[in-house]
Amino acid sequence: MAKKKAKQRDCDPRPVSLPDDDCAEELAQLAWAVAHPARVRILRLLINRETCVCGEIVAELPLAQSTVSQHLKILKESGMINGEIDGPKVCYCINTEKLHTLKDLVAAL
Amino acid sequence: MAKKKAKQRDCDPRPVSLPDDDCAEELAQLAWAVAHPARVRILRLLINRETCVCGEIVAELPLAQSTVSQHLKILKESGMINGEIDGPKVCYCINTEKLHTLKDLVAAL
DNA sequence: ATCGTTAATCGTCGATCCACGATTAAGGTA
DNA sequence: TACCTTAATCGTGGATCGACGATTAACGAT
Repeated sequence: MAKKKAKQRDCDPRPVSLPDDDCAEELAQLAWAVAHPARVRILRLLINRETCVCGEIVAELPLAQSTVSQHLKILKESGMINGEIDGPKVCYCINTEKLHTLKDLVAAL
Repeated sequence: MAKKKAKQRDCDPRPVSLPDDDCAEELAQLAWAVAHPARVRILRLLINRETCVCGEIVAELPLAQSTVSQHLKILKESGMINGEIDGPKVCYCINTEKLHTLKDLVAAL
C-alpha cells in the first residue's frame, strides 16, 4: 500500500476558510461592468479622452444608438462613469475613484 | 452670444479614435470570469490555498454541487484555473499566468 | 464484482443580457 | 411656435446565465 501513498496528490492540506468575502460582491459588480467588449472600448475611450459626448461613442462603436445607451447605463449604474447633461448632448466621463477601486481589488487578488 | 460660450462644456475636443481594441475582448472574457461573487470566492480560495479539492469548494459555498461545478467550468474555460484529476476527486489550482494577464490588463486601463 | 464516493453532465426553469427599431423627452435654433 | 438634434426609454426577440435536482461516469475500497 506504499504505492497508494506515493501517488498522493499535493492538495493543500490547510483547512478551508474563506478570506474576507465581503468585497467579493463589490469586485464582481465592478468586473461585470468590464465584462463586455463594448464596455471595455467605451471605458478606454473615456479614459483616453477624459470626457466624451455620447454621440461620439455611438459613432465609434458598431452598435445601434440604443444599444450603446444601454451599455452606458450599465457603466453608470456600476459607478464606473458619470454622465453630465450639456444642452441636448450628454458628456460622459470616467469615475477615477471607481476605476481605482476596480484596479485595487483586482490587484489584491 | 458670449453667454453661450461661457456655458461651454469641457468636452474633450480631441478626435475620437479607439486605441488598440484588440484586447478588449480578452479583458472582457477574463473580467467575465470574475464577474460573479461565487467565482470571486472560488478564485480567492484557490489563490490562498494553492490547490483545493472540488468537494471543499462545494462545502464552502452556499450552492448546490452542480452549481459550483458550473462555475468551475466557467473558470476553467476562461483559463483562470486548472483541474487535475486525483482518483475520484479533482484538484483545482489557479493559473497564475492568466491571473497575471487579468491583473495586467486591468492595471493598464 | 459490487458498493460508495466524487464530480461532471443533463434537463429544466425563471431571470437577465444584448441587440435592435421605434418612440419619447429635453434642449437648442430658426 | 415649430423644427431639428440628441440621447434615454420602451418593447421585442433570441441567447445566455444561474440555480437546482437527477443522472451519469470514474475511481477506490470492500
